[in-house]
Amino acid sequence: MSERLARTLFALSDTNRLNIVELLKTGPLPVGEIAAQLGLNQPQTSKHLKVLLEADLVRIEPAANRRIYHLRTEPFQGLTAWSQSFEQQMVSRMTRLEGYLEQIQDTVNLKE
Amino acid sequence: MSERLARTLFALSDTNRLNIVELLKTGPLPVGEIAAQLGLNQPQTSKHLKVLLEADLVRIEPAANRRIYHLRTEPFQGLTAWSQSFEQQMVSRMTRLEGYLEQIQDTVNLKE
DNA sequence: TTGGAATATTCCTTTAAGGGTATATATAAA
DNA sequence: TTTATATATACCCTTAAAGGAATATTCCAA
Repeated sequence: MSERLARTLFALSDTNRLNIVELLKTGPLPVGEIAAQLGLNQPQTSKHLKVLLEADLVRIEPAANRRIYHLRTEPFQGLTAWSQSFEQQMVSRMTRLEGYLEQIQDTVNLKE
Repeated sequence: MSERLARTLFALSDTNRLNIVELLKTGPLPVGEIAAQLGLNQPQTSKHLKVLLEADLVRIEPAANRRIYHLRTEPFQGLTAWSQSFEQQMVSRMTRLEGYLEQIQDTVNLKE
């Protein structure tokens, strides 16, 4: 059910991967560049990228010797939609509560 | 830097906690209710709620014997903003790329 | 003040994540 | 075909997360 979303969120829940994602936001980069700019060593960088890849957060564009990692937009759209659904849902609950309170208030006024 | 966000994302990256959050979206609930509705046993429910609490995703409203857990809205607003910043940033990169391609195209046309 | 219900915490065990180092793989260039 | 560069994978180690069961804590009611 929420399996897929959990995977996406997990992929983003590590500081290093979060930094990678922020870096890729500025544009696609090969592994070596990512490692260099973030001060990570290459194997961990590859491993983190694999996690991001399996969560569909990035895609690979092979270029000769290197593999250019691109950020994908879809997961973020999905994340935005999900996150927004909370704000909306909760606001609407709030609205209903307000309506209820007004009702109470009217009742009180009648009794006065 | 991204420490706080990572914590938020981590708290949400577990299926059970995700289910708890989805459940609380429909309204505040005490621990026992959450456990019952999701088929979790009480100790794990409390533990998961603690993780959510430490990530500021929920707040507690004590009521007699029980502790009612409420979803907080702020973290979701922050998450939405963060997630949206990716879509925007990436769209604008796309736009710049399109501009560049048009430029190239013009040059090609001139040469023909 | 004792008992009971709701919740939190502790202890234990198993599993998975993350880092480091070394090695395998692939691609381009000599 | 060898060599070099870029990247992925394997192996090892340490730590932390998650579940289960038992216990402690808190608060209300009798």
